[in-house]
Amino acid sequence: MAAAEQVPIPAIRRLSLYLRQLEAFQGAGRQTVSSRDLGHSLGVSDAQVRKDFGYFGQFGRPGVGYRVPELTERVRGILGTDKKTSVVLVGVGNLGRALIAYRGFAKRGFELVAALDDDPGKIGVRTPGPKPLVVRPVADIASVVRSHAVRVGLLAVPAPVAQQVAQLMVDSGIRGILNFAPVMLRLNGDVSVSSVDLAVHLEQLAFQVSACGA
Amino acid sequence: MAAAEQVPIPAIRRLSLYLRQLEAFQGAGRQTVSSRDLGHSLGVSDAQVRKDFGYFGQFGRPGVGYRVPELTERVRGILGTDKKTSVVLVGVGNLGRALIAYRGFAKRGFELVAALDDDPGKIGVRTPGPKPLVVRPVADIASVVRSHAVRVGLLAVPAPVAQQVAQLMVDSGIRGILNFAPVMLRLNGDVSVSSVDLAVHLEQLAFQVSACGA
DNA sequence: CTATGTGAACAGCTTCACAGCG
DNA sequence: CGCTGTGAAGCTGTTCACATAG
Repeated sequence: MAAAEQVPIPAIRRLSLYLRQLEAFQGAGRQTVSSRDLGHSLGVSDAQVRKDFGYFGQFGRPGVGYRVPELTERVRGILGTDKKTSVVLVGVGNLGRALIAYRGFAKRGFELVAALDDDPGKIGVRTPGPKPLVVRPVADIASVVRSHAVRVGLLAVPAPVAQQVAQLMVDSGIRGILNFAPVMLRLNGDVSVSSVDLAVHLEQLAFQVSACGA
Repeated sequence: MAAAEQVPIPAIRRLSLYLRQLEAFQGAGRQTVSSRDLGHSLGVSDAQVRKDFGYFGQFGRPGVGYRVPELTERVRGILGTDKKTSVVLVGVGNLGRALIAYRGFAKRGFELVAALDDDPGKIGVRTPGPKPLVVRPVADIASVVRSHAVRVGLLAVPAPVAQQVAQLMVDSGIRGILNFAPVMLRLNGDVSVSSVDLAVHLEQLAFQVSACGA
């Protein structure tokens, strides 16, 4: 059974990668795949692949491998990609607009249902993108979250206001935040936060490059 | 000494966070800080903070803490943030334009010296941003890298061409790639790759949220 | 008495290696 | 044979605890 198993966080991230690759295989009409092939195409060891699936049950057949359509469906079920997930965006600056226009979200079952900002010059503006949205004031967040049963939000506001806006999101019922502001969020309540800080990534790369060459 | 010490990769990421916080403290006129205070403001344990600095030498004074200005300078030196680092961008789509306009890079010592794309409709277009750039054809990359001594590049092209463009970057002399395309890059040569896949981040959040609530 | 620096204990994730099934 | 599933071993990074310095 899979119920209260202890799943390493990195395994969940890899599950997304497996799914992406499985969809590619399925699109190419492939029927089965071995842990070795799947792992090799993603730079992961075969043992790692089997372990990762092992956290959620038994999907493969010894001597054969994994059936691609079945495994794809099972992984979708685990990640919840089989259902549409509604998300909101707070902060319609440069990054926010790029997020609105990004097609990758819709491909993975995420639907952006609202774009919020408090800049008077932005409110009411119709944004381009897969699904046109009109920018609404941040104060509308509670009603948006309630009416669309939103659980996850994208936070792309300037650093100085990120903490305060994030708490508002949580208070409105959001349970997971993908944070692009370069600050550590301290939030009351049961929330998951995942931060993407572009400058930190760049600094790490720059360090590795110079450490390697030095 | 700090020479051939084995530094955990997560420690380098945290170093960026420490630096950000130290700059905030310095801006507030604070003279010293303890590992406990610095860590607490970032959600890191005090022991972790001391270990991390320990990989690079001894910076603090027992009974007092760390002197903020000195530590800031030392960390800048370690990360190379004290020198300007030139970077190039390949791929001027929605995300690429957001990256051009992003002010966070310049604040951390990174300078975008060129934006490259192969779409004829984009070449020659002047982009807005901190420093206006004219989009150039990707074929120019080798000369750009040579003339500006570029080591690090941002890759924001569509997934199907990412692999090929990445190898071109490496062949042109780039040593570190921040990859936004949702594919695993397999590159010949001594390169560091850091991938940011927004859909993967969202899927992980969605999983955590539903696993928690279920 | 406060706070650093660090070896030692610990935990979590990955790799290994092999039993067992097809 | 080939390949999965999985306990055991190994490794890497984090936490603990204390000697040491101010």
